[in-house]
Amino acid sequence: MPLANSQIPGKFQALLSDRGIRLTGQRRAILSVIETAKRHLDASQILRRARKLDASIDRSTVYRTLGLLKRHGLIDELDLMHLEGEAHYYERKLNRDHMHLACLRCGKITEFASELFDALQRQVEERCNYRIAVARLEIGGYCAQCRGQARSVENHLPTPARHRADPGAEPHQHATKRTKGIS
Amino acid sequence: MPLANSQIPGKFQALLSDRGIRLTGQRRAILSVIETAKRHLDASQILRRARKLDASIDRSTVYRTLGLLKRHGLIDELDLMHLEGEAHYYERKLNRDHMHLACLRCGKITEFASELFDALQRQVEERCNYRIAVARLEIGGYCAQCRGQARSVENHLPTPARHRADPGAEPHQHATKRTKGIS
DNA sequence: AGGCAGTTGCGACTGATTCGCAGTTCCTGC
DNA sequence: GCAGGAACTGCGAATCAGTCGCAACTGCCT
Ligand SMILES: [Mn+2]
Ligand SMILES: [Mn+2]
Ligand SMILES: [Zn+2]
Ligand SMILES: [Zn+2]
Repeated sequence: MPLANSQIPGKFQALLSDRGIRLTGQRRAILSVIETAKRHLDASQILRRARKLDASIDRSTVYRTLGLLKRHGLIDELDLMHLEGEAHYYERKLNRDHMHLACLRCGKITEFASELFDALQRQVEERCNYRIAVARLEIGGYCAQCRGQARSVENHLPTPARHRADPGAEPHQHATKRTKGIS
Repeated sequence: MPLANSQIPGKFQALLSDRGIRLTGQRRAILSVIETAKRHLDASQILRRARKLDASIDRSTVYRTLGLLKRHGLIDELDLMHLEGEAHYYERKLNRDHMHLACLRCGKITEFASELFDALQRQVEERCNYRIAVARLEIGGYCAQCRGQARSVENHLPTPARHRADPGAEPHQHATKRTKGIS
């Protein structure tokens, strides 16, 4: 869920076949899930959504496809500070790099692009004589709202945000029992 | 393994007890391992080394202690691009933040501190109205050495594509042959 | 249309990290 | 010093995330 998601639907697929990569139904489904996601999804969420398009998709296919897209630099993999669990999150990579801020208290994710970030990357390429393929800047901290008041000055300790829900997932799922992991 | 590791040995421990955290033999061992590490270690490597100091240490204690140190902002957790496996790496956090470059081909890790990076963080705090607790900038790319020659300009793939399509890829590795798994 | 390299679903598997619990230990206050 | 209780630990079992080998299948080039 990049900052500004204005893409011709299906263009994502074209990027693959242009590279001589076989375009299967499963891949199309996964691509479309990633392309249209409004927030960062992890593998199990991608699987769940992709299955709505092609019920037979297996988790290995999701992982294999994510690996493929990663290797080709078409998606980025994120930790988002591992606020809950150790899963990784994915997002389509567009022209402009952006960083991710995760509020250690409320779990909100904020995206931010900056000229300075671009400049820093150029500096690294030059000063370290490196050719950058992927740059991940992830920040953990406290958003203005959470910093509001009512917090002893000392307590900087992250209170892991133990509340996240996939709005568009498992429509008939009892609130008490969240299904985690990948089936 | 921070850029310049010039620390009074044992000072790390003091930081903990000052915060009213109980100082146990196991924690002392783990702290000393982290404090004296010359490179980034993952949990299983920390365990193995800590056991040389206190043979009874268990892996849960390592994880619990890493969690503690993380929460108190005394160590940073890194992915190092997950070049091999999904383990996380740890390093003592010192005054100055630095970024990590991982060569996708040879696996070499390079550290780099930059004024621009500091400035970027200040910009984020101001523009996003955020209070940063931890900032992780990890870069994947190709070092000068690996970029030497014999690589078509287009090829961003971590592992060279053999034919037209994508025959899968495995992380490159030379010079480092670590034993994996914990306990 | 035919063929086969590249893909997929399965199921079993590994590696990384977590948890409950019963026994142990650090640290504070006497 | 010394007792008491909260904090910490080892253990074993569990969970979670991601991987792998293999036989069946299919996109895509000719
Ligand atoms: Mn994003
Ligand atoms: Mn990670
Ligand atoms: Zn917040
Ligand atoms: Zn290299």
